[in-house]
Amino acid sequence: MAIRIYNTLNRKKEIFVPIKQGRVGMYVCGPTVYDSCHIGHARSIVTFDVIARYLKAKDFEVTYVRNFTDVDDKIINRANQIGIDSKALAEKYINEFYEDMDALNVERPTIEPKATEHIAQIIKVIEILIDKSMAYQIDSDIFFAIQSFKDYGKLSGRKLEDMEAGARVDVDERKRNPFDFALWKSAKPGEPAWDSPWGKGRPGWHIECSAMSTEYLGETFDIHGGGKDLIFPHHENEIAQSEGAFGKPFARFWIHNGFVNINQEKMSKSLGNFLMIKDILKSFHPETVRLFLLSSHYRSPIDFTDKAMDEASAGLDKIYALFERVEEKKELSEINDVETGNYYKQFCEAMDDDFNTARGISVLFDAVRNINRLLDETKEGLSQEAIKDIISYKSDILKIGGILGILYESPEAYFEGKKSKALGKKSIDPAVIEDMVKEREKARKAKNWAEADKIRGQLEVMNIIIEDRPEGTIWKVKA
RNA sequence: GGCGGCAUAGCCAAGUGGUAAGGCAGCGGUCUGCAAAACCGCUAUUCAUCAGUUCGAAUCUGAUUGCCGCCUCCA
Repeated sequence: MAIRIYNTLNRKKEIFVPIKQGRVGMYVCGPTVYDSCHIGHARSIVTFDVIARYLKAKDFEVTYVRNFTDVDDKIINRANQIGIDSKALAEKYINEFYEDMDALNVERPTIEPKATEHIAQIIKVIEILIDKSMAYQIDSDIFFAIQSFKDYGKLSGRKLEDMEAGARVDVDERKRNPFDFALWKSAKPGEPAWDSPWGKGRPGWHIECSAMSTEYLGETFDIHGGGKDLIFPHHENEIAQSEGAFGKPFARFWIHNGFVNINQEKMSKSLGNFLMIKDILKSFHPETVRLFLLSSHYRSPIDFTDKAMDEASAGLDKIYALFERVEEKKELSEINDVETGNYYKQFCEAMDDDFNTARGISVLFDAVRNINRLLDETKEGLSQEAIKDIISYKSDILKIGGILGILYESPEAYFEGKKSKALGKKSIDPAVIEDMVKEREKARKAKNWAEADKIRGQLEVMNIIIEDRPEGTIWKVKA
């Protein structure tokens, strides 16, 4: 089955054929490390994490490059504000980034280059552009001349004339065209700087991605990704630099993920509604975050709300509850190797269609319902056929989970983790609950239903839900 | 002003020419001491509106309305 990907470059879905058979080179714009990561970063990173996992599952040898922008105006400003070295600031946030990503079960890319460690490559690309008269020097700054690149605007669908009409006035007067952008910025006192043919300075924002993608993936590579907001100017400028310098097509497929809104509002500094990953993880299980992010197609905007998160959480509970149920059946414990089942196949069909995780997740729930049905239907003992089916379905669910990066815990660990998080927030002692459950059990044995229901009512007020199962009573915390 | 996107049940969300997935919520049922969980059934004759193309459209075209994004650092 061929994979079809929506290519921003041509604004349509195209059949994905890599340059080298069986291999994929993918470059994704990583964070500028001047602050904690927010849920928007999480969406982008989880999206491409799943894409990389899926491509690997389809037996592609994936070289996944995701950079760190570790030198930049924002980093310098922030470092100056709090009075520390900009390198130290970048390191602090790189570490924090890894903490967030590990929590979210994001796999490490193949290569994670930093801008500051590729100054030589950056300078080389700038020199080529100057040689080709596509870049020019003013004082000690180097600018890219967009008019020298005839395809400028092809990714974002803009025409130079149109843009000039709407351009802002606060442009650098020295530039030939208001949309020319800096390749190299001369150092001001106190700023991090590197030696260059044009004096001490540092790279502009866009050039690092051109230099580093070429370094690790070549002058032309398969996939370039990032958030929608990067289409213009960042990715447009990357194309101009790379195709200008090397005279070859740059990335062949451009993939852009949509935004995350918070209660229908765009995250913005002025609204102060940036939701940081580390804060969200205080309230929600990491898998809930992933399931929420993947419940919509990656290109659609999504709205982060408590309700949406609760629904994702309920869905996850449903799947883990099924695992728990399956584990309780001894005859299902010998998991032998099973063939790839129909659900996994359906999931792949969804993913082949522009990584449609929303549709893929519906397959997950279909499989869950079918196993539950089989378990419900055969109370007195499972037939060999049912056992075979259940094991196969469950194996499919786990395989799908492996691509979505969820369902990697044991049900016990999952529910225990949820319990302690929820109880911790409400500062309830689990021992108290255990005692109440035991009391209720006593009452039930004595057929003292009034007392049993009274205790259940008290627990419910505490957001504790009771389930009387054949094997005994268990309790859960309401989402 | 320029460019682009979206509008599907109470809510979330797939579906891009062949007669409306899935989840949450709701209702009825099975199970249960009663519940919960799970399962079964029901819940959009209809896909913002209006025209058009077609044997056939949520899916294509045009217009209208509404929402959103980008054009400036931004995932």
